[in-house]
Amino acid sequence: MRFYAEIVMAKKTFQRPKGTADILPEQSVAWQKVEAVARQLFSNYGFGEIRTPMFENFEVFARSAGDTSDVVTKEMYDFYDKGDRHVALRPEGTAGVVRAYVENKLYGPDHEKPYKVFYMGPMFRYERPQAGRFRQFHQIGVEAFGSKSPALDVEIIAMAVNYFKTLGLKNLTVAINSLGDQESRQAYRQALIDYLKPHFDDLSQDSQTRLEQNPLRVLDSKDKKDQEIVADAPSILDFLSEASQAHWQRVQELLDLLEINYTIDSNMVRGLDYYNDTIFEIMTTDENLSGAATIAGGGRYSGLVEEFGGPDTPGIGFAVGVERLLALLASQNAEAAKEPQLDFYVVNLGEGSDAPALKLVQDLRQLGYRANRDYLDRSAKSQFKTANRLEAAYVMTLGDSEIANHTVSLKNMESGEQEEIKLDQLAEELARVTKKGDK
RNA sequence: GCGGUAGUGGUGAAGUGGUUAACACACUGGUUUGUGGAUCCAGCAUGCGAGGGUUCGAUCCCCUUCUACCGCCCCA
Repeated sequence: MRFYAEIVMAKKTFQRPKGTADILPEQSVAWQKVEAVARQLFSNYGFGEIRTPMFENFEVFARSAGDTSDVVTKEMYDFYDKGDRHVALRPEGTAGVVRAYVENKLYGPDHEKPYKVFYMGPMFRYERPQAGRFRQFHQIGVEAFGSKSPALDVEIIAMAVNYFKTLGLKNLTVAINSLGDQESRQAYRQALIDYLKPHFDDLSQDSQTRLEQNPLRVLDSKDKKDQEIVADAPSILDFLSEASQAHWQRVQELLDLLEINYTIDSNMVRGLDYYNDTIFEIMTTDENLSGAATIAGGGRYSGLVEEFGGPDTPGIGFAVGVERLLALLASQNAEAAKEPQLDFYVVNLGEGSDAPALKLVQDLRQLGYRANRDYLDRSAKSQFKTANRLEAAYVMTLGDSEIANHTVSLKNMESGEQEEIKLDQLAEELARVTKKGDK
């Protein structure tokens, strides 16, 4: 006994890994809501759920050597497994889905075009936690393959907007931009460098390095000085190739047709390198969430499927950050979903009441009621207090006399009325009583 | 990877280099032996994130470390 006590005192404590969270029952109610709405709505739009592994071969994410995004270069949770395979926890959903699309030959004739899927689950990024930023976080995302139609771009943006509207969110803005195709981007990139070079010394430290590695990034610098310089920079929209220009125009026309409000932000760039043509973000204007304002982002990508060894196939998708969405929902919705209350609480008194109470709650649950009981042998008063706190509609009391008579005392907690009912007619009696009680 | 702020019980928190770490909420028990939401009474941190150090003595001083929060980078 003594030994044990000492072991307990010296007991090691554990903390969850940095940047992770335990989602407790009170919170998971909201998670389930958000997921359920997505499943329902996305399926209305013809998307089926896909579930891919949470880890992939490292190369799935770090395909092209030219990938400059931090997401793959420095934020990846990668390691060698016992078979010396280089694997990585997924930092985002698209790569795995594209891999699955190609590996399962979903581009084949047996499958609908466009091929539309959605996914939800944890993503991992090794980065410093802060507002709306975690090492394990969750995304709900969609991808659609096999159509270049601007109507698909618009439908997907509309679906995202619809999703947030269904959840009751307000103060959202949709920002769109076009990155053009390869050709457009090449031309623009050079023009931007030519413009920025003379201002090199005035640019922030960060932007100076950005200029070398990924000049487009300079466009959304947060530095004031940078922003002034960028204000007069050439716009990508003036460099779109004919095809990209036509696509871009059509997207806007169709958004107007659906009466979706949007703003064009020609300085918007997205974090992953694979995007081209239409890109978009959905942001909140709530001040207190400014650090994590973007709750969904996505766009078109055309080279990806080919990079994974599939046929030349266009794709488009977006992902919403679930933690950010939930934070926003919480800030806009003061009253959180309450835990469901109870139908019956079983107060059990005395030594012989344990087994009958076990049987009784079990029977009640089998009849479809929400039932709970006391397991701690507490006083009648305490048990009633608990019943009250749990908002039980009725309390059933099981003591020596009830057990002897094969009855149970049933008390309506609202009216205070109490009566004895026979255990062998439990179902009938409850049907009678609860019906009366409800109306 | 860089910068800032913080870390006291289930929760919100006060506090000081020195015998018992305020107060409130919550919780538990009691206020006539089996009946709730009010009142009253009592209990509830061998402990002040962790590990070192300074000191006769540290929750309070110093160092290291961990974690959280915020910002940069980057991103959902």
